[in-house]
Amino acid sequence: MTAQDRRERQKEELQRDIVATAFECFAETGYHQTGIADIASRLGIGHGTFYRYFANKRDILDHVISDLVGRVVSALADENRPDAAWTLEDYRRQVARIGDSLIDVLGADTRMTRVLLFEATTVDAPLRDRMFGLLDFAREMTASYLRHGVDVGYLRPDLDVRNTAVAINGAILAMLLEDLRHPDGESRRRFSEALQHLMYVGISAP
Amino acid sequence: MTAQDRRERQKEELQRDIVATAFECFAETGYHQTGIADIASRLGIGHGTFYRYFANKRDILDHVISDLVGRVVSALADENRPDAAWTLEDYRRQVARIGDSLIDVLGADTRMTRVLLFEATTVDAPLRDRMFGLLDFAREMTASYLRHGVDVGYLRPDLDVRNTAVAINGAILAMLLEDLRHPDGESRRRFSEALQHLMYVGISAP
Amino acid sequence: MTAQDRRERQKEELQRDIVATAFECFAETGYHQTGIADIASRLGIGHGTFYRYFANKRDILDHVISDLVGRVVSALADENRPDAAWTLEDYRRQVARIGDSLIDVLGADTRMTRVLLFEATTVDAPLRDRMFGLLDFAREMTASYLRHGVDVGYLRPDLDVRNTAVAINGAILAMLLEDLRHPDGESRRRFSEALQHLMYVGISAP
Amino acid sequence: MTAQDRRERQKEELQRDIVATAFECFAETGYHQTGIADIASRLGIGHGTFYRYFANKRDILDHVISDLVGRVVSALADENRPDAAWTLEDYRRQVARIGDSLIDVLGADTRMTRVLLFEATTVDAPLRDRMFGLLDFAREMTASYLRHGVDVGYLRPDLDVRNTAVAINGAILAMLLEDLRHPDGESRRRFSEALQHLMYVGISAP
DNA sequence: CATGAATGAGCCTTCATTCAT
DNA sequence: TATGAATGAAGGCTCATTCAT
Repeated sequence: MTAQDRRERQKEELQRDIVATAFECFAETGYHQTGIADIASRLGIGHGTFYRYFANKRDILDHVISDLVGRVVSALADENRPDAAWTLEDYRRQVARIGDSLIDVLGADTRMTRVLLFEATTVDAPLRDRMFGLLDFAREMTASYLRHGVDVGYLRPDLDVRNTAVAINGAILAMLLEDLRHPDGESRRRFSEALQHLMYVGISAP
Repeated sequence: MTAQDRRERQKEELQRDIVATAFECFAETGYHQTGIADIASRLGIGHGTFYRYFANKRDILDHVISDLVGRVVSALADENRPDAAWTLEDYRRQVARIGDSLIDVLGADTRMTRVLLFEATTVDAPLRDRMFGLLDFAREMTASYLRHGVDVGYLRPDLDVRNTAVAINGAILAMLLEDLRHPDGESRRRFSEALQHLMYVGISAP
Repeated sequence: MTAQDRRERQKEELQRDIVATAFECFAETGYHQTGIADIASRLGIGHGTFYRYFANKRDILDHVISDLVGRVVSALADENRPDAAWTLEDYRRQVARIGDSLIDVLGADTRMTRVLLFEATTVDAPLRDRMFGLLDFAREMTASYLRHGVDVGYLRPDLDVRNTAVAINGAILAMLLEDLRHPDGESRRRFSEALQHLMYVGISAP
Repeated sequence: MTAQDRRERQKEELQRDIVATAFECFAETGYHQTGIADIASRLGIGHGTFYRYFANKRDILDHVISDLVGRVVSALADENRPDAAWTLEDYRRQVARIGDSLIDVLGADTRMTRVLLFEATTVDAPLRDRMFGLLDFAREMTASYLRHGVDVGYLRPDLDVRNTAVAINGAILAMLLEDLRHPDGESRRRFSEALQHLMYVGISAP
């Protein structure tokens, strides 16, 4: 039994390693430019072994994506209390926390953004739809936060919740794209402040 | 002469047709999944003919991208007066006009967004850089508008011009992404309003 | 009629030009590596025009070869009196004259050797056979000279006419191959002397 | 270990088989007319397999040539004692032995001559130079034998060593060319004698 | 179970040849 | 008659996938 367990664990470990290595390859070289042999040789295993763990090249991509999505979701889950804020001040802190979490996860490894945003959208319709579903999900999350704020009263009653959510998420997305090219923690912090100013103060002169 | 001219014109026309068809294929099927034969047969020409007009598969992508970029740029160029606004009211109208132009161009054909944003970023480092350069350019454009507003005085003197530009462009980008999935003119109009509210009023309750 | 004639003459002239240019291309680039378009563009004609003068790529090669063979044969024809020599002295002069003629023709333009020897032997069996037929012919020519010498009495009565002819021709061939790489008139003259020594004196010390 | 070894041996064997089959194809059909698929299918392997053993079509040619050159060189190496002859009689026997070796190797399989002389000279400048280098090498070998004979005194002191070497090698070359068309052991023996007569006696009547 | 040798579908690209102008 | 645009057969090469060891 213990031997069985150990074997089981090793199998899972290798599976995770393959996912991790595939992620690296996809991020650095691109999904289409990466061969199964590239992944296997980087990991030091025979490329036949790959097929004992994943059905085909497309399959590993699904796993990589799921892994990335899981990481992002679990990072956000810690702060995930859509109705926790009862004052604007609470809300600001909450938004800041969420933003920081995102930055911690995606900003720490720009390759995640690249794979999620670019590679995963270029392979086929199902995966593209899945990625777009994530965008929808993010929009709904943000929108639910906003809606709560409107309901409670610390946000404008006439707020177009949906489209404002799109705008806010888009801003964050743009920051991650910036980060892709010029990764810089300080820059991310300043962006966060600028976005908050935009949200709470607007850009007009007083 | 006239015969010569006609010949010349037909050549240019075919070249344009190939670019257009390649664009369609890349948008619908993806660059990597599209074969030269696909483009040629959709256009009803022999695939050898393709190579009379473009050096290789990569070459046509460059032309497609240049074409798209040209269309976007020329659409924006009409409104391109970075220092035309002297009051917040002027600026709002200007921003709205620019937004409408973008929507007219990119929103009219969501395939453009797809190719520019996804396909073009997945092929090559050079092309990816070129696309990111466009993002930089857009950011600088937006930033220069904002900077002008700050200088003139109708925008907040402490505005973080760069990061606010990133945020605004990101919001627009997100709208285009939304549009990719749920193309809807009315929706675009509402988003435009929501973004303007965000920019000039913020989200806080009064 | 005169107009007709002139046209006829122009046609022949262009045909000759094409043969000449094809020869250049084949010699410099090789038959297989040369495209019809290469020949045409070097000559400044449309490559469609080519097919008005020659049936196909293979056809032009035949003409090029025939042209080269003709040049060699006509160069030799001047000296071509297989029974003119009645003394060893006569024979030596005759052989020297023939050798000089060969050198004048083939040595003057090493590209001829290249095309005749290498390109023409690599295309197909018929042409290869034709080239080998030339070798046979050369051997028979040389042999007939030798046989005449034996009959007349100034050459060894036990001379193996055929094989000696092979050997002598081979020596000349080797010289042409040398010349291919290190073209040098002086070198050719010295080789000619060395061969004559070999033929009439042998290599042994007295 | 044994399994590993067997695997290794099979790989090497297949590699040799591919070289051998490629040689056959090149000799029979010509390098340019031979496709990778031809080699593979004649050998009964998939054409993808070919690329597991050789980088590209050009690569296999190099291996074929190297193999042929190796066979010739090793055949000559056995008799390769450039200073072993101290009398004309020794020298004659030595030359005869070397000639026999050459005939054994090249005469046994006329395809070798064809590939070395014709195919290999038509592909590339580098390969052509390599082949010509072999001719130079052969000339130097022959010349060194002759020079030794001159030094020792059994060959004419005024012998033009270099050009005589060229002539002798050319004679041998011509014999191989003859053999290409009319392979015949008896004929080769007679040629050998005729060449020796030419070398030691000359052609003149006494 | 791990391996990597074998496979062939598939794709890009070239170029000889045709034919409408 | 000269032209060059169009064509598609042909061939080199890659790589995801299979399977015997």
